[in-house]
Amino acid sequence: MKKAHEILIRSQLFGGLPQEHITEIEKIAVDKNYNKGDVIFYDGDEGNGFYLIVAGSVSVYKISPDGKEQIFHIVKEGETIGAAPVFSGKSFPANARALSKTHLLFFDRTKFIELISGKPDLTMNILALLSMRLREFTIQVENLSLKEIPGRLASYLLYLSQEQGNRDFVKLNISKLQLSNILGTVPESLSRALGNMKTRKLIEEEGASIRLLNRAELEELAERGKSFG
Amino acid sequence: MKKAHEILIRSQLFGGLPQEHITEIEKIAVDKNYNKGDVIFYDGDEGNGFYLIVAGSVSVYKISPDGKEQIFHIVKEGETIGAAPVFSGKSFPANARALSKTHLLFFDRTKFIELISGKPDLTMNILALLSMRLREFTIQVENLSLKEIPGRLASYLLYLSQEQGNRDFVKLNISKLQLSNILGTVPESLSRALGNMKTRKLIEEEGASIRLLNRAELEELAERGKSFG
DNA sequence: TCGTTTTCTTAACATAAGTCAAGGAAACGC
DNA sequence: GCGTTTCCTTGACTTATGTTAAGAAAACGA
Repeated sequence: MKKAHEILIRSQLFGGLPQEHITEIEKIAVDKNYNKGDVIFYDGDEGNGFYLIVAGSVSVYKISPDGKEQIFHIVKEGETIGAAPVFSGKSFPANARALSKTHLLFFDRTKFIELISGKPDLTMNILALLSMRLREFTIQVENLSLKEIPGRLASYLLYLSQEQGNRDFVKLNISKLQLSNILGTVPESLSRALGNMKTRKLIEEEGASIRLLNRAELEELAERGKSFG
Repeated sequence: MKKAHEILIRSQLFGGLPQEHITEIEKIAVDKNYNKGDVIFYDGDEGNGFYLIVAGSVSVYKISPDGKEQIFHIVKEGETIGAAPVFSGKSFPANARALSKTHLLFFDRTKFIELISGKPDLTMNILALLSMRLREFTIQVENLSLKEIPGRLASYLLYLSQEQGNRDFVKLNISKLQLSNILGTVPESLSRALGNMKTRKLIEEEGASIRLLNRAELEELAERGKSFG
């Protein structure tokens, strides 16, 4: 399919590879389609391969016994899910669920490992990918442990802004329930944090978007982590 | 040096490699020695190489503006620190500090990348290493977000027990301040959680070790995460 | 368009855990 | 061995955030 090819050659994982490698890669890729809410894999499932997202988005998350959800990552076009278990040889450490109609390419573990041998540039791409993911986890742990919810929210808004070209008008793209699950909290607390920011004129809500009114103070809040120091 | 060689060939990173590769690896390794408390690198430093621990132990951690410390990982003999930035090309995302007199081998980024090209078995070792680290981070995020302190403590004690051959008598090896920083809390709260477990006859403290008296309940506490469900 | 369902917000309340303070225990250096 | 420093514990207090409940707003489907 046309779109899958475009996404694939632009992905972090496969970007910059010579045409003959791309052709080989596409030969072992298998199309998979999911509807909103469909589970792609469960925590504990055998990690027999990984997925590249062609269209749609996927939430990688874990649920506590009492039902609270922590989202590790919202994965979008061109990004991968389940890559780590391919190399650690372990099961998936979390669940993955489609957030919308989603088109994936599945890569079988054995075939993929066979394929990468003798392709140092592809291997370096994988190393870079895993390293970046490690870096993101470092930030997530830091946020959960060292910042209170307003600080985490400020960090996330600034991150979103950066992702969207440093504009002051950022689109959320996800529900507030999901956002609260990314931040490691509940919708009520998120709502309060947002309300507080609005009162303090740090932000303005406009539909599903948020306008950053005072970037300096948001940055300080994100940096400080706590309301009072 | 004798010991460095022994550790190196048994490490996850270099274990199982042919002798000629080991020789090459040892050629680019540089000895570094640190005393207790010495900083090995700071958050933000350029990631110009990584370290393999030959003797001693190192804390990888981050500090909030108000001084609270979150330990990401206590790294011991045969393990590595700072590997991810070598491949992501970014700076170190945290600080590293020697917890005791520590002997390290330093591997220069450029030399190491040169060295791995054409060594698929070494590359696979690195992929496995990064993947395992990712898995550990998943658990850490889950613990911080979905479990309260007694649940995190129970998880950690069970993890320690497993690491020490599933014995009921586990050695802490680190100070309680450090333990509290691993669990994402403060010494006072840790002290209370331990006191509570002792009252409930789940554990017994004997010097710097802890005896697990009721594994079943500890496991339930770790699983449930919260005191009341 | 209307009614139903889901999502979001607000308020009152409960509680886990951080903070502050002080004393005791252990480790360390001389 | 003794004094000093660091580490650990305990208690009283504060606070951030989770919980419960209810209503408002928005999204959805017929």
